[in-house]
Amino acid sequence: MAETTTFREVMAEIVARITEGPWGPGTLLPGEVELAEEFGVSRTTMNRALREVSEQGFLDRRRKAGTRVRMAPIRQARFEMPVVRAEIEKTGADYRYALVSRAVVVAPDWLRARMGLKARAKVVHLVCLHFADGVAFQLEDRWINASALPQAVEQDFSVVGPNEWLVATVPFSEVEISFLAQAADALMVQHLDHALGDPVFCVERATWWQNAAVTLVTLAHRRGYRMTTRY
Amino acid sequence: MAETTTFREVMAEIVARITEGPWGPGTLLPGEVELAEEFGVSRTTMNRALREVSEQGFLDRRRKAGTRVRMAPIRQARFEMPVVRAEIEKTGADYRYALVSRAVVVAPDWLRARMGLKARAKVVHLVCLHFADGVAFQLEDRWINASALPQAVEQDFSVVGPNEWLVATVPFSEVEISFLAQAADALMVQHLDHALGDPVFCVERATWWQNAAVTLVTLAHRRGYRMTTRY
DNA sequence: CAGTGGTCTAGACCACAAC
DNA sequence: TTGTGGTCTAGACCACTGG
Repeated sequence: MAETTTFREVMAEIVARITEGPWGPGTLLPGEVELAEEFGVSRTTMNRALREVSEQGFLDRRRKAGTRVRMAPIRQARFEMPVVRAEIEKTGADYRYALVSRAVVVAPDWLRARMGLKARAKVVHLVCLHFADGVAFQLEDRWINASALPQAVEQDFSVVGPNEWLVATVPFSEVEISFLAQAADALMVQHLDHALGDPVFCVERATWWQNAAVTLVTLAHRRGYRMTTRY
Repeated sequence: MAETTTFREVMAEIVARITEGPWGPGTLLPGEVELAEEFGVSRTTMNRALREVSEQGFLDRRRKAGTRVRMAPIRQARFEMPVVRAEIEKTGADYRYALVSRAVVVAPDWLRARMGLKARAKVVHLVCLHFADGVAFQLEDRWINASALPQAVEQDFSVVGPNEWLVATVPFSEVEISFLAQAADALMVQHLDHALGDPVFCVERATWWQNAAVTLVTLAHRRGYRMTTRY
C-alpha cells in the first residue's frame, strides 16, 4: 500500500472489499494473522482495524468462529443530544430562556408509576420555553424527584434552566430516551405555533442516578421540526 | 486493583472518578504515562481506556493540551435501525409483508429536488405494509431511482420487500435519517390505525451510493409507536 | 480440545498544537 | 520548541466457543 500503513488505511480497504470487492455478505474472512501478513501490518494493527469496522456494524466477530461479513449491516443512527442552548446557538440564532411555571407538588399516579416513586413523593414541576431568535422553539415539561434532589425545591429556575442546572449538579446518570409523535395539547398550543391536535415531535427523557429516578422531561418542538443525522 | 488489571477496569475507575470522585467537570487529568504508572498498566492499555471513555463523551483529548473532563458530557443517543422484520420478530410477533402498490413513473418535482434527480428521471414508487401479528405496524412509502438501479424496474416486490431487496443489492451507502411527526394522510388512515390528521411518528431515510441518489423512504408507524433507547 | 479473537506489554517514533 | 496524545510493532498469554 503506502510506506507506512495505518489502521485507517486498512479499515478503508476492508470496507471497500466488503462494499465493492470480493467480500460479499456472509463471507468468512481470513484470520487476523493471515490478514496482518497480507497487509504488511502487525496483528495489533489489524485487530484494531477489524474491531473498528466491526463496531461500524459491518462485521460479526466471534472467537473460534472467525470474522464474518454481516448479511445486513447493522445500521445505527447516532444522535447527539446537545443542550438546547447549544443546538440553537449553533444555527447562529439568539437563544432566550423563560420559565413558564414552577410548582412543588405530590407526584400524580402516572408519574409515580413512570418514575418508580414512593406514595406521596414530592416533585418539582417545571414548564419552560426555549426561544430561537425570539420564536418559541421548544417547550420543556419537566418533573424532578425532590427526594433524590432536595436542592431542586429551593432552586428558582427563572434565570438558569433546569437542564443546565441538572447537568451541572447531577454528575452522570442512566438515561432512557424516546422519540414520539404527540397531538398538541392546550399548553403546546398556547406556547408553540400549533393548533390543537397538531402532530408534535416530542423527545421524552428519563434519568436515573444510582438507581433513583431523578427527572422526567418531555420536550415538545415547534412545527416542522426534524431530528436529522447522517452516516 | 486486581491481579490482572484490564482496560475495562481502568475505564470503570476513570468513569467513577469523573462521576463520583475527584475529577469534576473541567479537571485536567494527568498524562497517560503518569496514569499508566499509577494504575500499574502499560501506556497502551491506559491509552485504550482513555480513548474509550472519551468516545463515551466524558473526556476531551487533545495533543499537547492533555485530557480534560468535559463540562457537560456529550449525551449521544444511539439507535439501531433494524430491518422491520427483525424489529417485529424480536418481540415474538409474527411478521407479514404486503405490497400495496407499485408503479414506474416520472419523478415529481419535489422528489427530483429532494433526491437531486435529472429532469424526467424515472423512479419506482412502492407502497408496502409490514404487519406484526396480523396488525399493520408500519407503512412504507418508497421511491427508487431507476437510473441508479435499473434492476428495480423489473423487480416484482410482491414477496420480498424493497428494504430487504435493497440491502442485498446495494452494498453500502451514505444515509441521512430524519425523525419527525406528521399528520396522518389518506393513505395512512386507510392502512394504519389512524384518523385523518392524527400525529404519526415517521422516519425518513435518504440513501446515496457513489454520489447518486438511490432511494428515499418514509416509514409511518402505528398509533403510539415510540423509538426508544438507553445509555 | 483446539482455533480464533481479546487483550496486555514494553518500547519506539511521530504529529499536532499550545506556549 | 516541546510536551502530549496517536499509533505501530513484535511477542505473548488468555478466554471463549465451535466442532
